[in-house]
Amino acid sequence: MPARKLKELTPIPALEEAAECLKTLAHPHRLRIVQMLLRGRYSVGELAESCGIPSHMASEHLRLMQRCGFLNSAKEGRKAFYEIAEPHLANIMECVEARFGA
Amino acid sequence: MPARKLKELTPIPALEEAAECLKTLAHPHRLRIVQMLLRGRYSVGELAESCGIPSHMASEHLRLMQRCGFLNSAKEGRKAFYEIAEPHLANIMECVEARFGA
DNA sequence: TTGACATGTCGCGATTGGACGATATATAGT
DNA sequence: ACTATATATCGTCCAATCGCGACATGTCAA
Repeated sequence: MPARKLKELTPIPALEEAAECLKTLAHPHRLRIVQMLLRGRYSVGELAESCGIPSHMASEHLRLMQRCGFLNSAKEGRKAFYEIAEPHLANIMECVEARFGA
Repeated sequence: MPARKLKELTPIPALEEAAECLKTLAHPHRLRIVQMLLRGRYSVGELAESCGIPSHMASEHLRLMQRCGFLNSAKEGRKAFYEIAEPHLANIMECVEARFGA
């Protein structure tokens, strides 16, 4: 075994964090929500309707994505609007759209 | 409801496929394996050792990633080498490394 | 204040994924 | 042929997650 050069590898604990974030993203409705928020401004109800789910479930998805730093929220009256907080999401969604259609 | 323009949205069934692929990637050892294969050529045993897992588990991870088109395999003698088959993985790993360290 | 609406939170079954041991297959060395 | 090595597959157990109903919070309008 000739002592292969293995520098520049992300340590496993950091990859565990990364895996958690990716797992959060790895859900069809959450992908749809991210895709919409990359294009415009939408309320929880609008996002839910586009996914075909009750709005309280969209709220939960949004909460998960906010927890790992993907989204920010802003309340206006009795509505709540979310926006993209992690700029790399645009890059990742480009990959998804390139492979699975836009 | 002012009939918002919602074209160019990836349909949910395609996003389900995409979510499955992302879920396959969303595992610390699989991220490590992809990171290594983006940098060089490694056998199952080398990948397993770098992850700190028994090689039969690395084999399973590799099988999962091959199943969704991320990897190709090539046998040489009694060893097996895998290589990246999906070019977008480089882009996604760049995002991961940018956020979680390289 | 009362009621309707928008969002958020909690807890429960049902399903899924992960780790692991045991076993199987295949190849190289002697 | 026999043994050790490298990789792959199978079945089981445990933990995490999903979808969902029920309920709670907060806000506007009359």
